[in-house]
Amino acid sequence: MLGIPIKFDIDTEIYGEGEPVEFVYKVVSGAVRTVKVLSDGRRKIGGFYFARDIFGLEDGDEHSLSAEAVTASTVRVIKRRTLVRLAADDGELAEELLMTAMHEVARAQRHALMLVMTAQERVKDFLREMDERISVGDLVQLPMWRRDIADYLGLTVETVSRTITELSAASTIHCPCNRTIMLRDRAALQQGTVATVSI
Amino acid sequence: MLGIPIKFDIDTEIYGEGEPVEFVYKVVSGAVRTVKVLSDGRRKIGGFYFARDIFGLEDGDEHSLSAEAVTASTVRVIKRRTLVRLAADDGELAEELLMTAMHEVARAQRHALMLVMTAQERVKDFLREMDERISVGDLVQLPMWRRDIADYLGLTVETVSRTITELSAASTIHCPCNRTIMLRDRAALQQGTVATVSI
DNA sequence: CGACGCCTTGATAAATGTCAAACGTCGTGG
DNA sequence: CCACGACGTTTGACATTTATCAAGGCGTCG
Repeated sequence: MLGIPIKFDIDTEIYGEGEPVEFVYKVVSGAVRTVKVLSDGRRKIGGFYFARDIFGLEDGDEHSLSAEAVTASTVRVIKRRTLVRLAADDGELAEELLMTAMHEVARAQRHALMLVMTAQERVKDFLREMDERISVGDLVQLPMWRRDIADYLGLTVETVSRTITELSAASTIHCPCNRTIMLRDRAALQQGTVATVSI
Repeated sequence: MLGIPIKFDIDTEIYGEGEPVEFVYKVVSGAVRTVKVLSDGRRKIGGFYFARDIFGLEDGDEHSLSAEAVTASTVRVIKRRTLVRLAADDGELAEELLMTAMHEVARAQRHALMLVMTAQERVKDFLREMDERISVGDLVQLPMWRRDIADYLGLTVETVSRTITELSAASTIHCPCNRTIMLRDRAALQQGTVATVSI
């Protein structure tokens, strides 16, 4: 999937909540978050998107969340109408788009599931997700700060911090510095969590 | 979209978590819930589906949640592979499928957003959702019991019950009997909630 | 009509949020 | 190059919300 590459500085808006849905986006490099800010100031992160991830694929006329660059990022942009028109004549592309959308459903549902668990389970699930998506060996280089993690997990930064401290104390992880996490015990990360999907 | 209509009795399983994804489903009549049961017995409802809603549209090889009939229900069933093959040659169908999937993303994200709010906000949001989807005038005939509502909202039945009692006391709603809710003050249902999407 | 299961209500406990302050780190300017 | 300052993080004490445990009332369905 092609499109024009555009660079975004750290913490800049890619599109805003309420803006018309014109484009579909694909991360080339960097990291992107989708954000919703409630009227009373509470902030909720819908998801993180890393290299090769597609975001902004929405059905309504308006974006229901805004998107921001977590770090300096490059993003490919293509008009949604163009993409849909291309897909009308290209069954393979249409299927790929459908798969992308269905994948996003799965992510959102996993996210929703996670939000009803305990603080420690949420943090563990977050670390597992980051392990699956951006780890290099046992090392996870987080692009985002505690506030983003907290708003993604529906917790406060204090609770996230305390939980990470607990996990460090239990030698499940090791944190040489704030945004670097070394996974020491992947088995412990799985503890007390969802029944695995596999039978 | 066609397919074979099948009847399911109340509380029977339509498909199970971990089973291969073979079919896509459309509710003809009744109500369906998707469910995930955690290893420790906690139960989480991913969503409710009513007449004309499509469910079971997943990307993996296995269902990540199971689906059950909330009440006696009739459901149309079509093979996913058949549907995808048809869509490859029919741009309009492909777009419709994509829209369905994107709609589901929006629902799951709204659900996730709701789960970080207070108990009263969650119950209010649930009532608004039911108002949008199955109300007749000011009357909402809930097909599900408190336990389903609680597991959908990530609360206990006790908390749901207490909150409904509060809302009744405040004359926001009126409950002549357990599963019948009359909306008395829609404005109050909107209070203290998400910034509306519209600008 | 009766019994089971659901719903409601109450008392108590546990988890997380809030408020406040100290610590560390990183970037900047002298 | 070093010192300062701002900001993010961690830690602590306390408040608040919701879960848990328990019991009674009531509706619903056989």
